[in-house]
Amino acid sequence: MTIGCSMSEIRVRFAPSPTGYLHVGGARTALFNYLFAKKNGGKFLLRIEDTDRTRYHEGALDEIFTSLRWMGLDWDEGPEVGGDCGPYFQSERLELYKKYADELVEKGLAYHCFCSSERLEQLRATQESSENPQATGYDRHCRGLSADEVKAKLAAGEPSVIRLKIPDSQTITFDDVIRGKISFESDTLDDFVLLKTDGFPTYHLANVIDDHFMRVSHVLRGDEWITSAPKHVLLYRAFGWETPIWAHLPVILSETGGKLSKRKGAASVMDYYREGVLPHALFNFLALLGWSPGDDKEIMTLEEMIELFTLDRIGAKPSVFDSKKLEWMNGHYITEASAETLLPEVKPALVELCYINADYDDSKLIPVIEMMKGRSKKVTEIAGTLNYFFVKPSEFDEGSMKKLAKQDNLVEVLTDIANGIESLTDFSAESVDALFHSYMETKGLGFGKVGMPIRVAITGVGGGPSMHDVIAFIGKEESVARLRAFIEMK
RNA sequence: GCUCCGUUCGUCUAUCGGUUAGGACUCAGGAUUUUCAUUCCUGCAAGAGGGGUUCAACUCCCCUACGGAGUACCA
Repeated sequence: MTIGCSMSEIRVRFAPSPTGYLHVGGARTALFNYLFAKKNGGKFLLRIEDTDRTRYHEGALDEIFTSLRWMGLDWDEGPEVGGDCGPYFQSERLELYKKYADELVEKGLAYHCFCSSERLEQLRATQESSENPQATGYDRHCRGLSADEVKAKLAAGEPSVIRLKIPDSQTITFDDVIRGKISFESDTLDDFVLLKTDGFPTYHLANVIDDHFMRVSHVLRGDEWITSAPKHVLLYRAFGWETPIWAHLPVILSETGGKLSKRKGAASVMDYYREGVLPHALFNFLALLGWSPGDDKEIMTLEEMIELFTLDRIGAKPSVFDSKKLEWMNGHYITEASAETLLPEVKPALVELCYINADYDDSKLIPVIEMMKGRSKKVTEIAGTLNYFFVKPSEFDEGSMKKLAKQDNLVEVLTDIANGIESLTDFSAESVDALFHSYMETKGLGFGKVGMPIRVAITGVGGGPSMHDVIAFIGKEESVARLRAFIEMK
């Protein structure tokens, strides 16, 4: 019985504009929308706001789609998946915007403006620089044009925009789920543009029309939109449409203060991917920026977050992006992840570093990742630190070498162990471990005097998984060879 | 300049008038790991300031200060 979208459904949208990469602020907005939709059995739509042809960036769309999908923020309706309320690119809905802009003109609620951009610039300059600076804004120059004048100019082909007539002396009040009632005086608003000279709509017009026809029930967007909200209220009134429920999300600030931006560290979602951050770690971390489940719970599965998510638990204050905490959380999820899920990220990096060939046996790689994942904060770190499993160390940790220099029986210990390993008939992690223990006992030496030199000689570093496991993986011959080479070097 | 929003440990936050203001990250110390990391324990650390309302205010109201956003034919 219903064609298109049903009325009562919870429907939210994420509406990025294809001007560049998806940054974490946008990702957080998308994430809150996603969580809200899933929690309420609603729909999460993706709409592309490509109404500014001058800022369009080739490749931005792909980056946005990839980023969202990488984080698991799959949309129910939108580009590439379709839906009943399309098209989901605003550039493909131009006729709709024009139709409704014209309608407002006919109703006398909007008007054509023929002012040149030069005049507008000059106007703003005088408003800003005069002795007593006043609020800036359009001076309604063309609002008083008669119907005949407008007709003549239009017929003459003069370029024009359509502006909304802002009513005088009205208090515009709307509800924000997060902040409560917010009011603006209409006199502080100017007659803003609805339709540009090139026939494209401005954000204000397009977003109101689309949210209406896409039956968006809740608008969860960044709080930089608060000051535009009264304009949208006026538009909904002009059209006679019901407004959606608004929730303006607090911004994310950088650690150095100010809005998070590209200049202040890696702000794009894909940068975090490249750095070795797990998608769920970013997801979980971002969810906690501005929202809290209400108790002390921080590490959550997607299902838990969906279950616990409610709008009234979103705070109003801007939060600072704490990369240390993200790192901690990422480390937590890496430790928890299975070696199998980490493999696709780690293996290509190892090939890239020339430690292994692309056809290297995965089943041999799994145990190595297993040994290393617990001590890595980033996925990329795993590949970077397990070089010694595959290649002879080319350099030795300075601090560890200094300690070894103080040990006078160093060569003796290493020689004994090399000989010991070589003579093992049942070479395995267990037998190597047993060898270490019996050697320490007979010589009356602690692990620091035995294990440490071996570790440095074989791996080049002062820390890592149990040495007997490392040696078992590397193999008898290679281990002995590395020990002997190290002795030679001394 | 004007408009709007915000303000609990350094950071993310809990508290919806009555608490020794709790947790997490960071940092410091300790235990475990005969290494490192992990893990565990302990510690450091907060209601911007000033007025009200109330028996009682971090919590409600006002002012100030500070921070942020907007002020485009950008979103």
